[in-house]
Amino acid sequence: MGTAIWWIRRDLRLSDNQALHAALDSAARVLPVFILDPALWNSPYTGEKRRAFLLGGLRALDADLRARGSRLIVRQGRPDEELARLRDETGAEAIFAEADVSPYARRRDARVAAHLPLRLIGGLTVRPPEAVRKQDGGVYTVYTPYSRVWRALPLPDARELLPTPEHIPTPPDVHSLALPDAPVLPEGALFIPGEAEAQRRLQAFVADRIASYATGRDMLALAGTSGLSPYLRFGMLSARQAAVAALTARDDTYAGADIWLSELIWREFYMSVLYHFPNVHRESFREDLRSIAWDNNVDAFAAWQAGRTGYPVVDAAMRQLLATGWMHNRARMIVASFLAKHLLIDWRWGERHFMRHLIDGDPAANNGGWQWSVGTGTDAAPYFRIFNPVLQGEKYDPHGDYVRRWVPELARAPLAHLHHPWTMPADVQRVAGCIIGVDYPAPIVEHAWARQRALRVYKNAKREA
DNA sequence: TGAAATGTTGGGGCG
DNA sequence: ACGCCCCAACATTTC
Repeated sequence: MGTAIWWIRRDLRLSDNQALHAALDSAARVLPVFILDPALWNSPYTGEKRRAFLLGGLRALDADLRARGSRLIVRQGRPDEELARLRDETGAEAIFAEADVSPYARRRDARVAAHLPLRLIGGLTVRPPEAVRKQDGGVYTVYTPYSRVWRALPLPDARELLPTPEHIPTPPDVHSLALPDAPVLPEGALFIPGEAEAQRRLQAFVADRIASYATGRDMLALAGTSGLSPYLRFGMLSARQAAVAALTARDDTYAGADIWLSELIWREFYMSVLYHFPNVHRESFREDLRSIAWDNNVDAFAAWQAGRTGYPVVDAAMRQLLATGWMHNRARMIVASFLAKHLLIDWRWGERHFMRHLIDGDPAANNGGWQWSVGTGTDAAPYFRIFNPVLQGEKYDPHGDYVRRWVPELARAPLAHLHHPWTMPADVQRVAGCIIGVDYPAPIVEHAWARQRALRVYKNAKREA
């Protein structure tokens, strides 16, 4: 019984951690290790806000470890090299880590496993990507049958959740880098990193808001969503803990709980899709939509990024993302549809922008959401389903609170015009203190024209295929 | 987890 | 009373 390494990647928690548990079972001493991997840290798919959240999470984890006689060992470099070095320094006999699904993570882990005793353990999802299969062993590419099988498998139970270890014996004198300086969280930061905050939020959600989740989740200005995505992204909360909470709430006949469970299953569906079809990271899942003649206008893209398209609900959402590192899920669908269909810009540009700014940015969920919205993915929205940003705004921000909060230029515009401010007569614009084209942009594309163009271009791509 | 275009129906105004 | 038209309101089809 020697030393084992617990290699932490996106499982920043001590409770219900299968990799940590396996390490403690196998060895007398466990070394919790996080490796700052430049390939991820400096990736064009990474940004400041998620880096800051991760660093905060590592600090919180280090504090939790210190309370249990342990501490976090931080290294920087290529994981295979750093782990080999640690093995040589400490004589560690095994490395335990939670299996991941992204193409990069799997290449990285294969390189490590080629030379080191790496043991990959489940936990990223309730169902491992191999677990939900068709009768003939095939992989599901449609959500509904996938979810049916997911739900029919034995459901997780609170008694299965692994407890937080009381003591984690860790060898002394192992060098650790200091973490980069703690970033100062922005004023009114939405997400406080760490396992304690994740568990507190989960309890608050299932005790209160989950009951109205079925309708509340769609309203842009309400705190109707769970607000847990950043914590699931970094494993400050396990998928199993979330599923158990949903199932428990469902027993109390909360209708919203089952809807939320289905959102957790969407997450696992997209993890499965990325695992089995890693090419979706580079290209559309649907072959017949790989040749769309994108317009890719860089000025239009810049306007979309900055929240200056002239469509209030789109601009509110894009500014919310830049300011907070989070965007309401319905807003994600609206702006994704707008980028691909109204602006005819390659969805991969938008996918990358999201990854650079979303704290919860996850390769599988983000890619799945984008390909669903633009119609190129598994079980995707049909290509002709084009969101009308005016109607979406009127339906899901009926009082205009969301738009007024994030697009202050329109704060005094009357509600009747708020989601289409270009229809304000000149005197109304003056009274509202918002001249269209001066204080707030005129629409960069006209809806009906853009819709017809998208239908034509998508149809052409299908015909050529 | 759309929206627009087109079709159908039925009430009311009107000659 | 009756036919005709208009047009909401709703349903269906199409993109």
